Amino acid sequence: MAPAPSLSAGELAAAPDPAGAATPAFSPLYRQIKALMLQSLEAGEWKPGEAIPSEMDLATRYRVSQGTVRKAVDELAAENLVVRRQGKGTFVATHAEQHVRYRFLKLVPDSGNNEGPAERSVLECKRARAPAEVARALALRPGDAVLQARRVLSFGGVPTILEDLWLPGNAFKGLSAEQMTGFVGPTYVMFEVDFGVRMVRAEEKIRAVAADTSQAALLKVEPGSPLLSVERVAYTYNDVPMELRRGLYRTDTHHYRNELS
Amino acid sequence: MAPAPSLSAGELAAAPDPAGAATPAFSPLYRQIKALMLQSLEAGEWKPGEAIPSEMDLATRYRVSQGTVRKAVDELAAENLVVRRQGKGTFVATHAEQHVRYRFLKLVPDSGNNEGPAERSVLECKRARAPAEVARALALRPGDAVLQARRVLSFGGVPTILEDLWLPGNAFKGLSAEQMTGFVGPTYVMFEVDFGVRMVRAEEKIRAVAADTSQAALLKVEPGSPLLSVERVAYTYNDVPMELRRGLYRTDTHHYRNELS
DNA sequence: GAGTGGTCTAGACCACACT
DNA sequence: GTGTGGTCTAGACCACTCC
Repeated sequence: MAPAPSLSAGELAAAPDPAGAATPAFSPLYRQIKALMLQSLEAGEWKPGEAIPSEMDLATRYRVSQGTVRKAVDELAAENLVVRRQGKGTFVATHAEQHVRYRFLKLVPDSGNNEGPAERSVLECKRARAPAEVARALALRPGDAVLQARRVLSFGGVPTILEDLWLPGNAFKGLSAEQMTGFVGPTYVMFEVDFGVRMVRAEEKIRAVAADTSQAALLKVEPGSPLLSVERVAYTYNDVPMELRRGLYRTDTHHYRNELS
Repeated sequence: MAPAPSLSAGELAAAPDPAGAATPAFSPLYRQIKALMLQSLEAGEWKPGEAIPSEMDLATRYRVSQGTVRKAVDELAAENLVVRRQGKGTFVATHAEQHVRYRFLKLVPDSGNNEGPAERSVLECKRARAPAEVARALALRPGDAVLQARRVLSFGGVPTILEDLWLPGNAFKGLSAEQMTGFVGPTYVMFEVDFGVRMVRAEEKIRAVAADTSQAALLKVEPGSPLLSVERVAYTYNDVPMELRRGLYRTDTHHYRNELS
């Protein structure tokens, strides 16, 4: 499958030409290696938190030089799929690491300092049929089974985030309100531990909206108060959408922090 | 200045130890090269849009191998400071490129498609003294000279963004309302062309706020309507803040789009 | 064809963590 | 000490752009 060690770049297997692709799309060796490694990640051969084989081992396995493996791993690391630790090895990234917990939550207190984990209050967690809009976001068909949950996150006793979650019913069979309440740690860690679903990236659409009466009651603000609406679609490997989450954030003591470059 | 070609990594010049640095901070050769290149960028030896010397030339200049230069350039490219173009060379990044114009503007129409440039209406552009808050953001002293501007951006005739800008008076001497109105292209291109100031990154703090009466009038919405408040500090090379911009975005037909990874 | 960035290899040595 | 990732080199060849 992998080319023999002494092959020159020009003799690489031609990349399979997807139907309708505009250009032949030459694919260098290290990208093919990367794709193979992605398969191993996706298939669960290497699990979150575990070490993957050393660069030398991978070089032997794929019959390429260590430098080529290195480039493949570099890209995986740049995409936060693996984490390198000098002297120790390369590990499958997980949301459980202390340093990057709540990686997808960009809401920070105005005081700037990080704060402890939020207090959670799960209001609802039930099976349902996907409305059209939810189905579209999750690449399901309207009416397919989904899990729907609603919860409030508070910081220092102040309700700050009201969230609605939709999850594909297939992958999250059996998720319960008790599980959401009782699990110690971020939701995305629970997804990894209990369901083997690892979120690797997300897209958010942000708007300013006015709180309706029920939202206002839950967040203890005046009806009509401005809230930040954050609609997030989170993806697992291979750009498969696995969660739709709509958050309403109070931004009187917190703000959404973003870095542009 | 640069080490002789055959030096091994262990003989690198020790990184100058900044006062109070916690750790010795070993600095690999390619980072030293990168720092030298940053100096050339900052000093204007290589100007936005221009090609920098080829990798071979840089390798000769710094007395290192091409591979080491490559790693330095890789990092500069990852930070969007330069752009590589195979077969042509490596170029100093600029906000003028077609592809990345409005790189810092994350507001997109709900329809998803990109739209043409906004119509600008400059309401004000005057010299002023920096209020405490502005001074802090721009690393000035309260009372220092700043330029303050206010403008409205409209898309398809609909006023969508109300922006207040504060710029350090020193670097932007002579900026006029006519200049802001007449310049064809994004503001950040004008900053490069007319003032030699290139913004390389920015930080934003986002909140939901209610429009006051004057803001509502300018954006043609009801007073009290929810608006997205986007407070941006833009930095030039070496993390020097050069612009404070507070935008109010209508999000009834547009949304702020963010990618997390 | 000449010049530029991009890929790949092979080997040496360094920094770091564990034991 | 051993094993891991990290750096550096030198040389070969490929892909792309322009003349």
